Amino acid sequence: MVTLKQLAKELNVSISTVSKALNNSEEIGDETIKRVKELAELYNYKPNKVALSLKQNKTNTIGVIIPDILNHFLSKVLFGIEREAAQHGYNIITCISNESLEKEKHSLQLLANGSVDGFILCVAEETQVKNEIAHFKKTISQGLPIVMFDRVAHDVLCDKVIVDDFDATYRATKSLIEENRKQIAFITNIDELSVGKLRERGYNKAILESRNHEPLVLKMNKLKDSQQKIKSLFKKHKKLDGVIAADSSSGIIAINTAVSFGRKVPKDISVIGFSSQSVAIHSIPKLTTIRQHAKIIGANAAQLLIHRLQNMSEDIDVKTKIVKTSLVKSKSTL
Amino acid sequence: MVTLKQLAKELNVSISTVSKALNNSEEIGDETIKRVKELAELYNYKPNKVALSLKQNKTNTIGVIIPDILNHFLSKVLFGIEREAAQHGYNIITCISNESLEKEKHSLQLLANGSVDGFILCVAEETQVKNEIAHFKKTISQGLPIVMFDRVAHDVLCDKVIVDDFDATYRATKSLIEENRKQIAFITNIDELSVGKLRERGYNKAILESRNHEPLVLKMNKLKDSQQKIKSLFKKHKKLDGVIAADSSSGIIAINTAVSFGRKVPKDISVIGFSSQSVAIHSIPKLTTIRQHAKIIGANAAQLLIHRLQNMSEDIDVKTKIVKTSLVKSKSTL
DNA sequence: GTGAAAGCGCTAACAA
DNA sequence: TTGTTAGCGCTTTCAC
Repeated sequence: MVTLKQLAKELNVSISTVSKALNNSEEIGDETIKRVKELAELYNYKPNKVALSLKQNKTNTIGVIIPDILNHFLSKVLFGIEREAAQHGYNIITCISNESLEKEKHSLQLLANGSVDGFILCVAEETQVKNEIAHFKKTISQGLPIVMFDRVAHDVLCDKVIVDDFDATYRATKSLIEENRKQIAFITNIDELSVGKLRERGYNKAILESRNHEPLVLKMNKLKDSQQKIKSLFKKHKKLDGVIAADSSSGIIAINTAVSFGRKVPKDISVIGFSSQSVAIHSIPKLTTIRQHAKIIGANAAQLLIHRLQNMSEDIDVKTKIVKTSLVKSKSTL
Repeated sequence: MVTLKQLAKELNVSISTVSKALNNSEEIGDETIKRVKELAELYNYKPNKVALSLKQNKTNTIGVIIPDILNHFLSKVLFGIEREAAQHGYNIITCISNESLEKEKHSLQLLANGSVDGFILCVAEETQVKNEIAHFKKTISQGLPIVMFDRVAHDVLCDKVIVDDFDATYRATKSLIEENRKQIAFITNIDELSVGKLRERGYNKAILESRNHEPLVLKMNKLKDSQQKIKSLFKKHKKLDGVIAADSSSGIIAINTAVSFGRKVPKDISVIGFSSQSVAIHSIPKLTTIRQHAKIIGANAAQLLIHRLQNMSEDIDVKTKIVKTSLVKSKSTL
């Protein structure tokens, strides 16, 4: 890489002259500016990012820590973050916590050494279960702002972007009740997560209000045996005519299971799930979905963080932004 | 963040003494080392990464440029890269090219200013179509090594990690022929990509060798109307009894379509696709898949790059690593 | 055993 | 208009 030094030497001027010329300083003569810029162009000079970071004490880099990059929702949020960040001239360093508290702590520590200006993160499952928040507080007290999204630690004072999980399932369940469905199940493989719990409660509320039946909840442990568990559910509850799925796969599997049992969707049974379009087409008929607008969540998180970074002097109040879900009707509901 | 300077001041020693003490230099007395380390511990001192990078002229950071993070295969590779990199003390900066040549160039340029030590990337679709390689060569000539994976530019001299795409579909098609399937279609929504073409050729070869029928290829434009196109295919070719899918969604959709037409899978028709387990369960019966071992691809790419970075003085020959696919039989084939 | 000083690449206050 | 200098945080050579 070419440096100012080399340019200066070749042009027989001082380093600072070159620096100023490239930054269009008023101080430097037009002729000099021209000469400098031409040579810089020729050598494809780019200011060294590391030196700039050291000098200006900021990296224009955001640390992103997510629990699982294979989760479609999370990678979509990441997409939103990346795009928004890039538009503002920020890079993102990504770490994957693998739902582990240890890894989350470690990543946070590792990047809090000047590598990034702040963090955007989604709390790991283990962290939520153990309700650990010390590492977040420590990072913030070191002057590195954090923005949490989706799964958040409520007791940490920082910007947050969340989804209206409770309302989402409440409304979705209601809509099935209005379709005159009489036995609606809630199936989930994320019951350990804060958002999973919220979704379950929204469902519960709607069911209890309907007075049709007791809540019927199926909890599965991750993907492995979802197909089997869902099959059993259908066998056991022959009159099941509605399903609300809390995650992105279960709804698809529920439809396919129903179809394979010869039941008509949506004539005999309606299904609603939390998926995005690209997954929703994996069932026939296509799944009616609760869209979380993952990209928007990511973009919002990035905006919040960048805004805070660019106004570090002022003492801005922490904000919590709620990105509302929307129920996108497709062919798995009436 | 605490700096050496502050520690030095508090301890009434020089900066260099502190630095040496923390690095367990022989020069420094045991007593001093102890004092220094205790204070460093107390203040949670961490060497500033940016300053280190500037000094040592390396960042321990890898730039990763992928075309699409919502693609499950690519995000899985990213996962593999991240894990391997983290194990070797490297961070990754992720950029998403969105299949655009411009964005790819831009990201490459942007990070080639000292932000990263090298790149791991998967060539964008537009880049492949236009067959542009100048930006890759330029980057490499600037001293930043590149490792390409999956979709590679053959004319660029660099390390590569690829999949045995041709063989994979050749063998998969063969296996259907051995099941005595008489009319096997190839469906793809990635026919513009180098890997898509290779997969098609593998299928073609097997079909032509069988002398059963002419190759029957369905090309779709991305996800939007896959369901529709596949439906039409089934309607038009009533005797279709085998499907090879080149991407991760089409196989799932093919099964669901067949089932919805009342055809038995795998009794009447066999389907094989390029998916991973988490997607394969989206169909009933579960899809028989060609596994690409995405995580291993990522890990290999990271290894190749890190090895090169740590031996920059030596002139290592470029390597191309082939990660073999495996055919994982499930319930959609006999 | 400890410290002073140079230098990584850059910017900016100050001097000329 | 241009150059000198200091300094961002760190390591390391060379003096003491």
